[in-house]
Amino acid sequence: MQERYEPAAVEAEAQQFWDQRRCFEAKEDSGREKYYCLSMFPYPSGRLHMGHVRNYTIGDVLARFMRMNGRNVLQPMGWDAFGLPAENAAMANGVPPAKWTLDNIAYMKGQLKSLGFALDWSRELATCLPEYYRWNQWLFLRMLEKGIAYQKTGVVNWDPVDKTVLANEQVIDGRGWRTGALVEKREIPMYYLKITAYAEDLLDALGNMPGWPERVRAMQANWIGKSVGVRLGFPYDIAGLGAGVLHAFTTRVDTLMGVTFCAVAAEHPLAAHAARNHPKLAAFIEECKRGPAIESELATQEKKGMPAGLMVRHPISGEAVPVWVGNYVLMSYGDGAVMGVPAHDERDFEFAKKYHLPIKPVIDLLGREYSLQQWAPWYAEHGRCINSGAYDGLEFQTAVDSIAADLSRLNLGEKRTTWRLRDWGISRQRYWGCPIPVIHCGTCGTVPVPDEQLPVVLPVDLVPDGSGNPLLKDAAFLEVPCPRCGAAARRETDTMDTFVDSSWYFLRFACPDNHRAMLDSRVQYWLPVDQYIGGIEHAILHLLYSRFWTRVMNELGSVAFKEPFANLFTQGMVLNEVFFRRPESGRVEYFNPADVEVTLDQGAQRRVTVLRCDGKEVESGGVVTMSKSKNNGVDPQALVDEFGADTARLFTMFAAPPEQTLEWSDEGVQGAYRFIKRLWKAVHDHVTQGAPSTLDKSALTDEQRAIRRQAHHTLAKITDDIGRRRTFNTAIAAAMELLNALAKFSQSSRQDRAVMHEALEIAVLGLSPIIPHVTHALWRALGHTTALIDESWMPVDAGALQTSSIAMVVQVNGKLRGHITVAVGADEGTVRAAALADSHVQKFIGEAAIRKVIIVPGKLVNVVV
RNA sequence: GCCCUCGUGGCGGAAUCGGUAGACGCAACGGACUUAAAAUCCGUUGAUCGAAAGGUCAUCCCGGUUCGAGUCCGGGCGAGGGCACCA
Repeated sequence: MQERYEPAAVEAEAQQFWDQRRCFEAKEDSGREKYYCLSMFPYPSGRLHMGHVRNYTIGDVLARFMRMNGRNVLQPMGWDAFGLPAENAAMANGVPPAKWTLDNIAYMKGQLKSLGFALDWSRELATCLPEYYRWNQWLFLRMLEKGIAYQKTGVVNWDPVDKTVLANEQVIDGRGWRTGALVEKREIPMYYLKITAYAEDLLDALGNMPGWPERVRAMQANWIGKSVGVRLGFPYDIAGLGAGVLHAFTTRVDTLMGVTFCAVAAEHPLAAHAARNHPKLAAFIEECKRGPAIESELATQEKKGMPAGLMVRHPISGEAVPVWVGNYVLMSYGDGAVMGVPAHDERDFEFAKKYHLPIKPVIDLLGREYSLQQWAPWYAEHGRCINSGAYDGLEFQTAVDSIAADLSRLNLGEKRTTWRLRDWGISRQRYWGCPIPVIHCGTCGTVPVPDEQLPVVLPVDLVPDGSGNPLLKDAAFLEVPCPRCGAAARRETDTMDTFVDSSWYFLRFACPDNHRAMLDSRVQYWLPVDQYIGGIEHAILHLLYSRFWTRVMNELGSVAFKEPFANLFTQGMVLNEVFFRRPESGRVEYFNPADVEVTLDQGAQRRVTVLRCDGKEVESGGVVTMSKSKNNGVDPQALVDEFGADTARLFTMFAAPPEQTLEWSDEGVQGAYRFIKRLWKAVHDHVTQGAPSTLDKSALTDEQRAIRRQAHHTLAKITDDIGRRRTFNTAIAAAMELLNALAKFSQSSRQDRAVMHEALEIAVLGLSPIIPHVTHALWRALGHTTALIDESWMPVDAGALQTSSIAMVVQVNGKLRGHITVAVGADEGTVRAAALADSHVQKFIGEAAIRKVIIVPGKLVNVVV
């Protein structure tokens, strides 16, 4: 065995070994229990980032651990290959998105291989290839047939200069990112998937998903947003519009008698009608439409409104109620109108104060004093009706029931459940995506592409130039005969949201080579995914869409289950310090931490941060998420090149628990590297002394027994930490402790060497899921002729853990006062006597009478005086 | 605004079911080896009082439950994340 640890050679050797034996190619085997371990597939942006390294290392540790515990493990990898960045790169470099994407995939695949992940590359897939996305199209057609996919108009951001639709991220302060033109909103026809039809089931099932983190389930439940309430009507008879009813939804119909106005969204038909002869209102409506579409901005913006000059009638009292147009009313939720009860809704209160609308309290809470001057949180709580005529004195539920019944009798309302969840708009006016398989014919209208004409192949040689979807100028793609009448027709140029691609890729990994069907029976063996691992940022959309998609496929009979991911693990973000300079004029300039020299002033009192190239000082902006915009990313490749994949893996697993944020630290990487070197040296020093003799468990000294106990305790802890707790950082810490103990263990006898040998095997095997390359080499060095990857996880020797005596602590009134050693299994009387006999304990008891003695077996004694 | 998560030494973090607070690592300091440096190895390291034994204080703040609270409950303060065309 070589004395020096050389990661490059060790890792190349191990990777070659696994590759040649095809160790990680998974085969269906009904006789073995499967384990489908999946990390979220990457977008091929060009290079791996530290978030990928973290994500895939977590998955790899679990996959390797489960493999050694006898499971038939599938760990596949693919590429989420459609998307906007490829178009941006194409515009910047004049390269077609297809070439850019495939080049990136080739490079990143090499990076993944160099990190030594136990991936089954025979199942690799990329969503931008027709063999994959044709099944998007196929299933979309099935959804069209079933009415799950349908067409309606939707609002998009329109850049009037580039004449193109912009993504939200391409709109900066209301202007197009390239042209700087004021962005307009446009209504265009789009395809939607009816996810709302599954809202109830998607919500209910969350209650029975113990393998998902509580917070993710809470986020999804919130997103689905079930509200139980009443949809009620305010009748009107308006000149030029005639008689009608303004519908509004409320969860607080018990406050109905407190209504002093109604507010409608800018896009509401009543608003449009009122604006006809009212230029100021029309201008205000335009202003609202230009306003934020994002909920967070909508919720924080100043509430503005304008009277529409129209009146509706209160459904119960018949009183006239003024209609306002409000910028805080969402057309997309409910009916785009709300009843205004300023006394009991904070937003309405703010609105009423601003525009001097009457506030009428109608709920009483234990006689608390209502002040019209200022809002108090209790105003919104449930209470007893007052100032409400026939409903006075009723509690919340009876008031709701009674008012709903009256509204129903008047034909002006009914109980209704509303959802925050909206149907999923999947049309994107972009080139680099999966074509939506429909054809527009002048006579037949919109015609689905027949199955036998699938896939609708996206041309791969176009280069977008920012002036809209290049498919619109591609005659070869565009011009097509109508499948129904044969006349000249036009192919749809919209492509699908990339979330469609990622909503079912985990199913396709079971059968990526099937060119005749989307899925086959192998899905039944591998699915559902046993462990899914990914960033918390996907907690809502991707995971919800995948659950929806799986339900649709379940209905179509393609899969036998409804939930695709049995267990979900959400890893934390990777953070790093950010450095910048703020020039007197111009924008803040960020510097990569790799280019910044950090030194400590005398006595480590002050940190000095200077840019290497010019030696001048830069400011530190604290520790934040690694991102391109802050230029604080660390290139994993540089790390692998300098220290090896094992160090990169060890550092990311050790520096923080996997679910929490991870702070980058150059020194921490050094520490990880140092530990691997120590492990290497420990094995080297041991094996150079020759083969050890066999261990005689019956003839151990106390010291030998202590080492064995610690070794097996470490094994038990690593097994539990990886297998159950998923705290890889503490598993590594335990292994470090063992190595520290072994360094102090002086060896003189043959038996010493046998104990050492066993302990080193435990350390090497226990760490192998985390640092597989170096342990592969060390296992051989320890005399094994078989490969570590094929080894079974080692069982803990219960006998090694046994002790004859045990240390306990003694407290007096909950404060630590002494230590005692008692025999294992000593009865309470003995333990009590030993505790009270301790001289230091006696000092603190003094003359006081003992009121109680609490004994926690094997742990502590608390004497209460 | 709404929802979620988290506040422990100089720093990252540990304490798994309410039971010894600070494991493990980093940094720092002292020492060994070396012509020297790097690497490596050994030791010290929450604060404070004390010569020492040992005491006292200490897990963001205030209050509660308990023999016992970093952990549970209530209130406050602070930080981070998510919020439908980025993936």
